[in-house]
Amino acid sequence: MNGGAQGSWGEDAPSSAEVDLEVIEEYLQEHSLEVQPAHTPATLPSAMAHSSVTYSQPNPQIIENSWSGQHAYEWHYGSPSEEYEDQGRPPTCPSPHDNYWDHCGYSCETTACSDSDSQSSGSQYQGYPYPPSPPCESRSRSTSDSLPLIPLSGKRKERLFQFLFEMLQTPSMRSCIWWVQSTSGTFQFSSQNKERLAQLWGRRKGNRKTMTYQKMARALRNYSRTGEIHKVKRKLTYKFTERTLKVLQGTLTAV
DNA sequence: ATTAAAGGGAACTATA
DNA sequence: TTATAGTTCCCTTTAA
Repeated sequence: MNGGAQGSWGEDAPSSAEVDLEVIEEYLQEHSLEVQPAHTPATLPSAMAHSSVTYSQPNPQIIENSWSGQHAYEWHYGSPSEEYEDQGRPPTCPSPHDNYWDHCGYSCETTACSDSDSQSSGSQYQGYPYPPSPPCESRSRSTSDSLPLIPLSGKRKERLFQFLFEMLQTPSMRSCIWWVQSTSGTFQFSSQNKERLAQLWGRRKGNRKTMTYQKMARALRNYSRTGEIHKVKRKLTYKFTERTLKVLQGTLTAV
């Protein structure tokens, strides 16, 4: 139905067939244990290592703080004037190699790198006629209080944007979510697998009912008020605000 | 006209 | 008890 519909910009990249939620969940659970306390680079190993993961850090502002810090939010504004030079790697086929979940059986290769939906083969990401980058008009609302972070006295529940960021660092999840332009924090959901990602989120949160993209998107919409993530005028595309991105990246580099 | 996606109000829940 | 951070429902709007 939708499929090629969006040929305009390769909306659905990897058509992961069956992303086994169970397995993914297991993985996430195991790792969340490590990831929580300190996002050590070791946690997202090959993910970053393999160049396949276009994880480019504009300027790894080592923020001395992980999510478990106290006030991880001493954001400073400093927009790396974004230029959408992109690399928004068309989430084409995630080479089954950079899939560091291989060991646990999960792999989205069902998606067979043949994924035809990469139709325009990435080119669409280059022209990426990015909308007049909504001047992330950071509302007057003191940016610092918009992200009340982790007074942490043990274990703070993971936030949705953290989860999404983590998924974005996970090669195996590229069939569900991918960077359109990591440097600017712009990412996109797969119209075919967005529900899977949502379910994963719901499970991780331990919700009673099944999480759906619609519900998850509702939470995402709240972020535009609080300033963590903004909607981009592109289907299923969102963008972390600069400060959120910095903190998020800080959790990876710091340590 | 149909449909997927977006948007948002409002009540509700879980947790700190 | 209160605030936060969603979650769940449901309805409207927009765009393709």
